[in-house]
Amino acid sequence: MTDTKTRLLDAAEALFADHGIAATSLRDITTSAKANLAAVNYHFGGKDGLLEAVFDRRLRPVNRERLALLDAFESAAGAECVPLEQILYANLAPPFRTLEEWGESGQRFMRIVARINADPSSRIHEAFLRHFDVIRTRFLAALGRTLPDLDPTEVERRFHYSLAAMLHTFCWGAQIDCLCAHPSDHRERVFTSLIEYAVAGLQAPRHSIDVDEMRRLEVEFEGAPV
Amino acid sequence: MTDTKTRLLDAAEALFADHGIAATSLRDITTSAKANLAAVNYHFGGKDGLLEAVFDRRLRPVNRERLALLDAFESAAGAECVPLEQILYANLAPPFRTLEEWGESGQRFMRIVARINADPSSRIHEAFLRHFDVIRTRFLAALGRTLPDLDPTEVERRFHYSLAAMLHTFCWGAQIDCLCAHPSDHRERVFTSLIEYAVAGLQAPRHSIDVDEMRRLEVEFEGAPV
DNA sequence: AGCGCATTCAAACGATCGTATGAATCATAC
DNA sequence: GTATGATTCATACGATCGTTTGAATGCGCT
Repeated sequence: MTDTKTRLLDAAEALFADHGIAATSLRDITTSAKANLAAVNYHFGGKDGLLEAVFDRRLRPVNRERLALLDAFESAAGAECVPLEQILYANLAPPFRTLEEWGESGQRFMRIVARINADPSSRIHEAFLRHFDVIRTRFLAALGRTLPDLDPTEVERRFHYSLAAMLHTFCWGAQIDCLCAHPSDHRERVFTSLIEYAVAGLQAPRHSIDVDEMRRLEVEFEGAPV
Repeated sequence: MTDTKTRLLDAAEALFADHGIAATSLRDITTSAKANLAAVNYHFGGKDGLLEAVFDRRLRPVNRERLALLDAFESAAGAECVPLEQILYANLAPPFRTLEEWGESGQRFMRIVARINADPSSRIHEAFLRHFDVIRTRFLAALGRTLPDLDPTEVERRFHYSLAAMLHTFCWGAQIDCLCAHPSDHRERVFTSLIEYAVAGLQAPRHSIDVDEMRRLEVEFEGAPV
């Protein structure tokens, strides 16, 4: 039998991912982990501590690898700026690798990340964001260097769009893919698909669309026969 | 004093958005709405009924407008396919208009939508998805017509990416923008930014990136001096 | 064997939750 | 004015929650 501490972490990870954090009680967790109810408070100081430990365990190596990849690409680029696709690769590859290496457990974990991300009111949310502070600034800086003509506000927006696409995929990928009847290599496909989409989105030309024209079109056809 | 029913809806909307659904008790809601605790069960049959009513009230007109816009653009296009930017405009403009018309309340509501979307385990989630059934199929069909060379699986993925960027913006837009010190017209800018990004992402060329090459580069610089 | 420390255990605590109940209050029509 | 139906009210119920407690247990060390 494995350590009680890791049994608790595993059980919490699975239950948090499947039923949500608020909906999972300590009793659910300790029962699933075949541990005593008080074990959570003994080992982690409470539910919040357990939750923090759950995503500390997996997030720390993922983010370390992200920075290492970015470092590698930057030193490979030398004085040049890092190509967009490499920046996105450095951001996406580590969590995808986690998905493969940890299997079912990794997928569950990524769903927790997406959950916490969408719930800014969680008490854990501050600690959660702190994991991404360095990541954010480093990747924003790299993007800014590669997209010097785009003003930093827009760079940041598009970076967030790309993150959102990734998180959404982690949260919904399973459902989407079961609808589409995928072959076994679907993870590689999705990975490539995400990078292609984000690269194109990040370097989208500005002022390429005319919103006012569509507003005119909209008014023109208002009340047309349904 | 307004109707008790709408007072409850308003209070629930605000509290659900600010503190989360699970973290908001009926007592919080009825206190904020200056109504009796039992009023929720009387008018809505319970907490779930209240939540469903909360997003029914705003989601129904938004989605109706989405379909109306798509209809208008399709009849304007005649036999041609609808331009990508128009499809995205039809999808994005209604919720953005809601954001303006309902003010603070609209922003809160959109945050609830993002929340529910990220929480597939919610009891309400099925009912929530049903709101988007027609939207999804109609917009996927339009996208497929405009992007005939892209296989439907990829169209669906990219559509989801675009939705994710939009939802993420609704959930985090306030925080992101307060970081960037925006002028008053920032909503229009974000709206345009989202469409530009998504249009570019949706028509990204396939096989435009070489993942294997980056893997080689990664291995080459593995363990380089940190 | 016996000590010391880490861990596990059963049981309980106080708080809060969603829901139900039956009486009180209001509005409206006759 | 009073009967009727809709609404509001104070209150209570049973369940579940996170946390705490103090005793019991396991276990390496001298």
